[in-house]
Formats: sequence, structure tokens, C-alpha cells
Amino acid sequence: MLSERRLEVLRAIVQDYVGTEEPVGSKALTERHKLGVSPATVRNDMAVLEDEGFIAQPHTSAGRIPTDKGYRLFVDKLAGVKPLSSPERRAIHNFLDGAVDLDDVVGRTVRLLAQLTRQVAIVQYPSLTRSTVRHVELLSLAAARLMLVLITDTGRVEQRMIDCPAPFGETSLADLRARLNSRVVGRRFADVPQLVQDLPESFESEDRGTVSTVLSTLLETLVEETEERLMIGGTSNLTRFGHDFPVMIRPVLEALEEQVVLLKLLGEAKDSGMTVRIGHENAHEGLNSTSVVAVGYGSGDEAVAKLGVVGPTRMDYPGTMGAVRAVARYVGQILAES
Amino acid sequence: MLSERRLEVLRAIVQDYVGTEEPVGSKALTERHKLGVSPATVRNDMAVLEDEGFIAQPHTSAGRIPTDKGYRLFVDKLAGVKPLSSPERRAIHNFLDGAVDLDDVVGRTVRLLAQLTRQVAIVQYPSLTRSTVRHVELLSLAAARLMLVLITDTGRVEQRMIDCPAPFGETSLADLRARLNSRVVGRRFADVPQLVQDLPESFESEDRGTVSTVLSTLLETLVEETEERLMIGGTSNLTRFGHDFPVMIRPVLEALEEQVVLLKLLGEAKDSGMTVRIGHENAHEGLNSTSVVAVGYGSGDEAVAKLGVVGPTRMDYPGTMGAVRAVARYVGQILAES
DNA sequence: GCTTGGCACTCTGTCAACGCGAGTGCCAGC
DNA sequence: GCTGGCACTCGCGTTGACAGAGTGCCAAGC
Repeated sequence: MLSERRLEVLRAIVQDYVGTEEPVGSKALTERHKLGVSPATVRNDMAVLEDEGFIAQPHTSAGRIPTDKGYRLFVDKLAGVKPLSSPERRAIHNFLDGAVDLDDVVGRTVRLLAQLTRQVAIVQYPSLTRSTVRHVELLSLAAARLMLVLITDTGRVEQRMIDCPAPFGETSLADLRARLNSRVVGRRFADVPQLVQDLPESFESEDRGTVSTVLSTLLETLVEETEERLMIGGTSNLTRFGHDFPVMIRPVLEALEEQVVLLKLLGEAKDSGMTVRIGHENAHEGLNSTSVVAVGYGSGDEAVAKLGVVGPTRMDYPGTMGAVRAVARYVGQILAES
Repeated sequence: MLSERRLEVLRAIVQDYVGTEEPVGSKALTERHKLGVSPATVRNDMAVLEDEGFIAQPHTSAGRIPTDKGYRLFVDKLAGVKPLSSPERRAIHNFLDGAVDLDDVVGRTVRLLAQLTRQVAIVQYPSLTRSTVRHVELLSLAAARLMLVLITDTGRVEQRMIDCPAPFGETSLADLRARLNSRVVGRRFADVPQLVQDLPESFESEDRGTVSTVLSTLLETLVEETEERLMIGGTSNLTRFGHDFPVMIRPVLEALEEQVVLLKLLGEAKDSGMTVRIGHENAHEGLNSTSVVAVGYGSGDEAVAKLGVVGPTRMDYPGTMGAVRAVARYVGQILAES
């Protein structure tokens, strides 16, 4: 086990490296931090830390930089979550309170996160699977053409066109609409399939085809839209990556363009609590030199979606984690109110 | 006026520079192109072209590179639009034919354009202003809460929540829905305001407040949503910018994050025909070293929106223009069919 | 008058040599 | 276990030399 002081040295190395972006040497460390020991002692500690794999030297006779493992230890044991300053807190409120609809909330959240953390922000739309139904509407657009509108408690709206196998009367439509709503309003999306299973049976045989079509479209919507959507912003912050950014940025930009990759990325995060994935802990190769800080957010206790940021492994973890957590909490509140 | 041969020299310079990304000298030119004259002659021509501002040297004793003005002349007079190869053409069809809804069409178009041109692609959603109304629906969500759904002929759907000043009966609702639709279905969005102007008067005084609220929400939607939406993709192609890409990329990424900037960018393009804006012709400073190739697309003769690509001024104009035009045409067809 | 070959000049990019500075590892002493 | 000292290593920036590419200009030729 590492002694208290060695941990302190690691913390100092991480802090300095994050600040200066340059390998940090023993002398500089003792000057900037009150470790109470001489550079020589620090050198010994560094040698141990290097043996254990927490730090590395880019080349002989250079200072040390933290490895992924070093950052991991730093995040787990050495760093807290830095609370936001009150101006930052106020900025969050001001920025999010003006949102008019769900798209707007998500859009503002992305921009806010990107600004606060100066990194790339990713916000997932509230998931349909875990949402509940607020309302289902059926509109008749033409004789044999219906439109299905689905409204969730998180404010998300989905619509689908339906071509009916047979004309569908206005009274049947009203009937179906009423029965559908009485069964599913307030229920979770996941429960809908079994709740509507036997609906066609209660209709006249001539309408049964249409009812089935409507229901299967509804179920399809549920499944399809479980493919989550997300929004991304702050990509220009990638230019902050550091001196080797020209090399790093390409694979990162490519990864960020693939919604699938991003969804998987957020999916890997724990459902509750904050998740930090550092460097090679990320499955996707292009993101091997980035860290991802993600957290779930939701209108109630339960997370309905996730949000987070992507940045260089050399990032200010306490500050980033603080910002991500604060934003997630406030977005949750906003969703609960609406 | 420039002689035929001088134009030929300019064309050769543009082509070589686009290919090699390096300043091109007189000797190399005569070797790669059959100009039928000696390097010395080409040097004289180059001197003239430089005096006229079509080409420039990065430093004394380097080759020449085209200026914005040079590219402009090239695009206007020297280059045609290169038709796509038939595999490319097939790729467009295969890729776009699978689209299931408007979002999907736009999403696929962006990816397709980015792939074909290897540049950043921007696709604007079909404009509401120039669209016509397919259907307006009013739903009662709660006693004093309505939902307004707007469906366009291009398949776009917008919805808004409305809090009514007073409870609104089901019959009044049906009444309003019917009258609203009879007035606006098939009409252009731009004409809607005057078409519904006198609607409140024909209602009982107790409902008038709600009707007015609904109408003003409708009009608001029209105005707000005239703020067009757009989708962007292929940003990782920015890494293809060339040797100075670390410097260039930052402002470009920043510009691309601002929807407003992009909308203005597309807005600057002509309504009909292809628009090419080269380097400093772009109003936005961050895009001064990029060129934008944009074109309108639509389901009929008329453009309902625009799409285009952003890339380095040093781009393959004929090829890019060909790809942009071909994609726009095919997207237009897809929209017309749906 | 346009074209051409020749020639001197200029500038860049590269490479090797070199010295500086930062940092390390090790060791002996406390 | 900590400390100071010391020799060693290595990257980085500077310098100077040099080759290569390209230009501008001029005088001669068609």
C-alpha cells in the first residue's frame, strides 16, 4: 500500500500536470506544494509510483505524467467533487429556466455543460422506455389514414402515420382513442404491450384490422424510439486538447459523429451515481485518450437518461464532476416541474 | 482580358494545388500539363496573373497558390460541374431510399453528402414558411390544457402545449378544429395569419379567449419555426484541411456550432441554382478560409430548403458541385414522393 | 512582340553539431 | 527513512551550412 505522502505526491503531480500540461519534476513539485520533504525524497516516491504504474515519464530525464491508472486512483481516492461557485450556480438557473420545450431544455443543457466544463457535452433525451404515457391521440387525416401521437410525461412527443387496411369511422376512432387512453395513461411504456394486448377483440370484426394496425404501430414506436436520441455540443473545445491535439482530434471527432458509439458510451455508465471512465477504460478505441464523465438525470428519483462530457484524460476531474452533477440535478428539477 | 493560355495556366495551377496542397512552380507546371510553352513563358504568365490578383506566392521563391479571386475565376469560367460516376449515383439511391421519415431523410442526406464530398455537410429542414398545411389538430389534454399539432406537406410535425384562460368544452373544441382545418388545409403557412384572423368573432364570448390563445399560439409556432432547423455532419473531415489545419479548425468548429451562423450562411445562397462562396466572400470571419457550396432543394420546382457543404477553399470544386447538385435533386424527388 | 535559355539571387527546409537546462538515479552520510 | 551531492541522460532550441526549388530579369532568336 502506498503511504500517505506518496498519495500526496500523486495528487500534486496530477494537479500540476492538469494545470501546466507539462511533465512535472521533483524540484518543481516541492516548490509548488508544501510537502515538507526534499526533492530527493520526492524522487524516491516517484520511482515507487512509477513502478506501481501510476505515473510515467515520456522519456528519460523528463518529468512524470500520470497514467490512466494514476488518474483512476486520483479520482477514486484523492479528489472530491468540487461544488460550483455561486455565479456558476446562478448561470445554470438563468440559462435553463428560459427553456420552452424539451428540445430547448436539451439544447440549452448541452450548451451549458460545454461552457461550464469547456469540453464536449453530450445529453441524452429522456428515454421513452422508462417514461410514462401522458396521452395518446389518434387523428383522422383522411378516410383510411390516421396519425398517432404519443406524449410522454417528460414532454417528448412522437408521431406516426398509419395507413389503415379499411376505412375507420369517427365513432370507432373516438372509441379506440378513449379505451386506449384509459388503459395506458400514467403507465410506463414498458408495460404498454400487455395492457393493450386484448383490445382488438372488443371491436367489431370490420374494425379489428385497423385496431391491430394502430396497436402494432404504437408498439413499433415504443421499440424504435427506445433507440435513444442525443444531442452533442462544444466540439470546438476539442482544440483545447493540448499540444498533440492535431493527432488526437481526428478519431475523437469520428467517434462523436456516431450516435451509436455515444449511446454505448453513455450506456456503459452506471445507472445511479457518477461514472468516470478514464482513457483506455473506454471501450471505443478512438476515445482511448479521453475521459468520460457521465451521470443519470431524471424528473424523479430515477434516471430517465444520462448526460456527460468528453475531454482529455488530462482534465480537471473535481471541477468537471461538480459541473456535470449540478447540471444533471437542475435539469432533473426542470423536467419534474414541466 | 487574360489570354487563353493564361487562363489555362490558372486552371493548371488550381488543379495542381488542389491535388498536391503545395505551391506550384513554373517548371512543375510545364511538366505535368501540356501547355506547349517553356517554363520561362509560364513564369511571365504567372507574373501577370499575380499582378491581377489571381494567384499569390506564400513567400519569395516559392511557387504560386490561387487566391480567392483565382478560385472565383476558376469556378465561374474554367470549371464545369463534374457529373457523378454511376457507382456514386447508385450509392445515393441506395442510401436515401431506405429513409422512413423526414428526420431520417435529413440525417441520411447529411451523412451521404459528407461521405461523397469528404467535407462538412449541412442540410436544412424543409422550411415551414414555404410549406403548406396538411392538417391542424387540437387535443384536449386536461380541462384547461390543449395541445396543438401542425402537420406539413413535407412531413414535418410541430406541437405546442396551450394553457387556456378558461375551460373549453369538447364541442367547442371540435368546432374550432373543424373550422380551422377548413380554412388552412392546403394553404401556405405564410397565408395562415390572415385566413384565421376573424375566427374568434364567430365564437361565444366565453370561448373567445381560448380561441384567441390557440390562434396566437398557432401564429407563434409559424413565426418561431420559421427559424429553420438544420443538421450537420462530417466534421471529422475538417482534419483533412491541410497542414495548417490546427490553426484553421478552431474558428470553423466554432462557427459550425452556431445554428444562427449556419442558417445565415445558407440564407446567403441564391434561391435557385448553385451558389459557391469562396473564402472571404463568406461574411462570417471564422469561415474566411473555407468555401461553401450550397443549393436549394424541394419537392417541386420550388426550393423549400437548402443544403450544402463547407470545406477548405482548396477544394475540388467541380466534383463537390456535382455531388451537391446530385444529392439535392434526389432528395427533392424523395420528398415529392412521400 | 512574344518566346526562350541562361543566370544570379532568394528563400525554405533539412541536417548535424552544440550547449543549455531540467530531471533523474544512485550513493554515502545523518 | 530522509537528505544533499554528483554524474549522467536526454530533449530542445540555436546556429551554420547546404541543397533544391523557384523567381525575375535580360539578351538573343523567331
